[in-house]
Amino acid sequence: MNVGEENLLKSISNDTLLDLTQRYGQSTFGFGAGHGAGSPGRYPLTPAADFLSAQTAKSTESGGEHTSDEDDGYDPLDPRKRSSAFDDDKHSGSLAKKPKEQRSLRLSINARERRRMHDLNDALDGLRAVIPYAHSPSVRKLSKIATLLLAKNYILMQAQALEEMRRLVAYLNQGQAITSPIPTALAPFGQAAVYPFTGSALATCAEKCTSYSGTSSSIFKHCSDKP
DNA sequence: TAGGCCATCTGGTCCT
DNA sequence: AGGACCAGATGGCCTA
Repeated sequence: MNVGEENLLKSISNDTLLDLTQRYGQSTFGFGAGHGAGSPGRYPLTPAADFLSAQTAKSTESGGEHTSDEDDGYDPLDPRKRSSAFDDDKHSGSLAKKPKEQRSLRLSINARERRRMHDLNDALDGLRAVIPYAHSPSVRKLSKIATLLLAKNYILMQAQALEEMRRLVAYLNQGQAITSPIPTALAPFGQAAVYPFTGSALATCAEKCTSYSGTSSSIFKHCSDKP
């Protein structure tokens, strides 16, 4: 594990995530529907006809080389994708020297790989949509690594809550004292603790993020809504 | 401007 | 043989 990952893991420890989940509550679930297309970053909806024509010209001038991007739903409007997928200068040097057959094989492999990565990103978007974090236009999308680590900790936290629930049920059924103090056992199930932001979809990112001032989490550096 | 994050290309490996 | 998966390299965009 590298240093960065270690820091990230530290920054979103189980306790932090437990806290985070309690504070954000379930009302943030499903709120992620708006992110993705509308989120700042990867998939701008702005038409870029000028750019397209420019790129078409460019790809023609770089030896008429063209990736099979259109074939697989590749989105040339994405600044990042277009910049390298259309700009074959980076790699076409070696590719151009290869036989035509070999070149087309390479291009189809590239297209497949691109599609695979897009699928992976779609899955990550799906994951972002169901883990509790601030989904709002002012909040930058979680990075890939943050999404995975947050999801992992969220799963652990859910398992912990389930275990406490089981203990609570056993306690209620048997009328026996449970091992952990009741307030602790009950805390995860108290409405106030779980939903501190009534209608948390309306809570500002800053409101949520400042609730975690105890952590030096890089996870929350996405908040551009700081007070 | 440096660093973080990302998309893409590429060659290698493994699997069907 | 062809496809899936992976990791390294490269370069663009964005933010502190």
